[in-house]
Order: sequence, then C-alpha cells, then structure tokens
Amino acid sequence: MSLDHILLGYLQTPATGYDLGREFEEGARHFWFAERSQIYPTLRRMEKRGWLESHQAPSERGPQRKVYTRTQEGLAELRTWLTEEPRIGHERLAYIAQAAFLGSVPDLEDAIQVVRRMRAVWEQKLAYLEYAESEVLAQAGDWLDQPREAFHMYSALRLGLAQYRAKLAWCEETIHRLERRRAAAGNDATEEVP
Amino acid sequence: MSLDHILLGYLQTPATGYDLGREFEEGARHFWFAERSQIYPTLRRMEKRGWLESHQAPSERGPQRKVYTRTQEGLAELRTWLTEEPRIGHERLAYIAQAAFLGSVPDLEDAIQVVRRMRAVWEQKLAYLEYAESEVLAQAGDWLDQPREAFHMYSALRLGLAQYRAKLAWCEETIHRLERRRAAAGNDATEEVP
DNA sequence: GGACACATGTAACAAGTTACATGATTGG
DNA sequence: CCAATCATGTAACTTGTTACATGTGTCC
Repeated sequence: MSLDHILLGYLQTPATGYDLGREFEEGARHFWFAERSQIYPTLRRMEKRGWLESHQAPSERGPQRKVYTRTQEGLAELRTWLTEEPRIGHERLAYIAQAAFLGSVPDLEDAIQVVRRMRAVWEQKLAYLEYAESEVLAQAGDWLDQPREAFHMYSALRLGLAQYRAKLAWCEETIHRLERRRAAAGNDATEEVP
Repeated sequence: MSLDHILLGYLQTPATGYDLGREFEEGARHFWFAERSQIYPTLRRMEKRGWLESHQAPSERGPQRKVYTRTQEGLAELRTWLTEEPRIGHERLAYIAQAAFLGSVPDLEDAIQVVRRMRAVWEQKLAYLEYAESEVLAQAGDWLDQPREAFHMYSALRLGLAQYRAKLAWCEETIHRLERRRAAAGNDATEEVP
C-alpha cells in the first residue's frame, strides 16, 4: 500500500485530492503515478482509518474543496513505513524487458531505433529534473544548511537524476555497439549470420 | 499488458508456466515479477487469443507438464510491442518516495539507517547481476560476435548493472552528507535547528 | 514415512486504469 | 457562448496479490 504512504508524505501540509493529483502530474510522476479516480477513494479510506481528517473550504475558483489534514496516527504510520524496511520490491521496468527481447526484432535498424527513442524519452525527463534542480539551488545557497525536509527532497531528486543519467549512458553505449554490429553485418552483405 | 509480452519474450523456446515462474524468481525479478497464480491464467488467455499453443508432455519428476509454444501471431504481437514505442511509463519506485519523505523521521540516525539498509539490499542485487555477467563473459569470448538474442540479453543485463551502480553511488553520497549533517548538529548539542 | 522440488490450478481480495458524470468559475 | 481550469466523484474493468487445494515422484 505505497500510495497511502506517498499521500501521507505529501500531506505534511493540508491538501485536497485535486492538489495531490497535480503532484503526480508533475515532480512525483518520476517515481509514482496515480489518477484522481484512485486518489479520491484512497483519501476516504485513509480518513476512515484515522490517518487523515477533512474539512470543507471555499475555492478561489471552482466548487468547494475538501481539504485533508494528516493526523498524529497518520504521521506515526508514515514514520513506521519509512523506517521499517527499504521499500525495494518487485519493480516493474518494462523497458528492460524490451531491451532484453530486442533480439526478436529481425531488422537491426529497427532495434537501434527503439534504443534511440528510449534515449529521447529519458533526455526529456532528465531535462525536467535538471531544471527542478537549478530552481532548488537558486533558492537555497548551501543546501547542507536547509531544513531536513528540503534536504531529503533534494536528495531524492539527485537519485532521480543519477538514474536517468545511468540510463542515458547505457543508451549511448548500446547504440554505439549496435551501430558497430550493423557495420560488421553490412560488410558481409547479409543481414544476419546464423 | 506487459506481462503477456514478457512471457512471449521468454517463450522463444517452449516452456511451461512453472518454468516461466522460475524466470521471475531468478534473473527476471530484477525488472519484473509475477506469481505462478497469475502466470497460469495469463497463459490460458494468451492461448485463447492465438498467441500460444499448448501440448501435454511427461515430466522427469512430477505430474504432466503443459508446454506452451509461441505461434506466428504471438511473435508478430511481440515484435509490435517491442518496436511500437519505448515501454517507459509510470514506474513505481517507492524507495524514491521513501528517500524524499525521510524528513518526516525525527531522528537523523534513523534516517541514515534507512539509507544504509537500501545500500545493503542493492549491494546484494548488484552482486547477483555481476555474477551473471561473469558467467556470460566466461562462455562468450567477444560478445560482439554473439547472436542477436544473446547480445540484447547481455545488453539488458548491463542496463541493470548500471542502474544498481548509480543507486549505490547515491547511497554513499547520501550517507556521507547525512553523517556530516549529524556531526554539525552534534556540535550544537541540539538535535535539530529550527 | 516425511521433506522437498515439481506441477497446475482456484477463489477472494486489493490495487490500478479507463471512461464517464457533474458542476462552478474565469477569460476570451 | 465556449473552452479551460478547478473540483469531486462513480462504475466497470484489468491487473496483481495472498491464501489455499491438489497431486506426483525422488531422496534420505
């Protein structure tokens, strides 16, 4: 039940389901995503469990907002989740499967194209995080002095950056090796050597 | 529907649900996981769609095996899935959320301990992949000459290695910075500076 | 005889996705 | 008036998890 705990994390300051949905559309989408149609019932369930409380509040523009506040039980639950164990489980990285089975694509050029398109996607995502980092660094001079909350948020951002950079380095290496393979195959005049 | 396509990828050679389950317990668990209770009905569904065919075969040791074979339609479906688009979507990386919200853990030492435990888990996973790599390299001298299938499998393995190494580098950096923070806080005699 | 690996499944439940319904307010 | 943004939700469906049921053959 990670979504519950991610919502608890963001509810350090009170927010509505709509606000939380925006987090997943922006920064949070780099590690998690949830539709609002999942967020709204989840918040209700969490309130029933006593992790949250809610009250109505007027909106600047639009209908009434249902603002959720984290309770002491909610904070305790979050702390348990955070410290109990590393939340490393069964990740679902379909792109690794795609890379692994690219041998089933007969034309080598098509396979290279797949990796090039992966690179394009990750370059965009990296650019987003790099922009986010530049904003953080502009606001906070020496981030070692920042409050704990900001420190760990930035730390997580750096984890994201490191991972996208590792992916991009792999893309460059892989495209290069595939192109060398293509050149070798081209010299033989045949597409594949059995 | 990634599970379907991962199964199609592994069914380059015929296999049973039990065999495929073992893949997820071993190498495949680094990018995907599925229980056999999910695999068996999925294979049935895929057979109904015409992506697979099955036949009974005796087991060396145990009851009859239901061996699935990939059809031409199955292979075509896999090729479409592989080349259509990069399978980069909404990854669910709960450990990044954990890193991001560590500011909600009041004792800095507990937060450091979380990162140390992440490091321990990823070190184990990296060791597994490094062993797998050593086996691959022992069998195949220059892997550039390997058949396409083996080439891409090894390439995916390198992607996994690169990512665990990036995670571990982040752990080292983060633990180091948190320890410096702790030292600074210790000099003040107070736990947290507001 | 008992533990273990092999082998296939079902049922109930939880989590996540897709499509849709409803309605307020603002800006062009 | 229309489109966009704000705002909350429901229903049907797919995907994934947990717990259990059943039975074979091998090794100690």
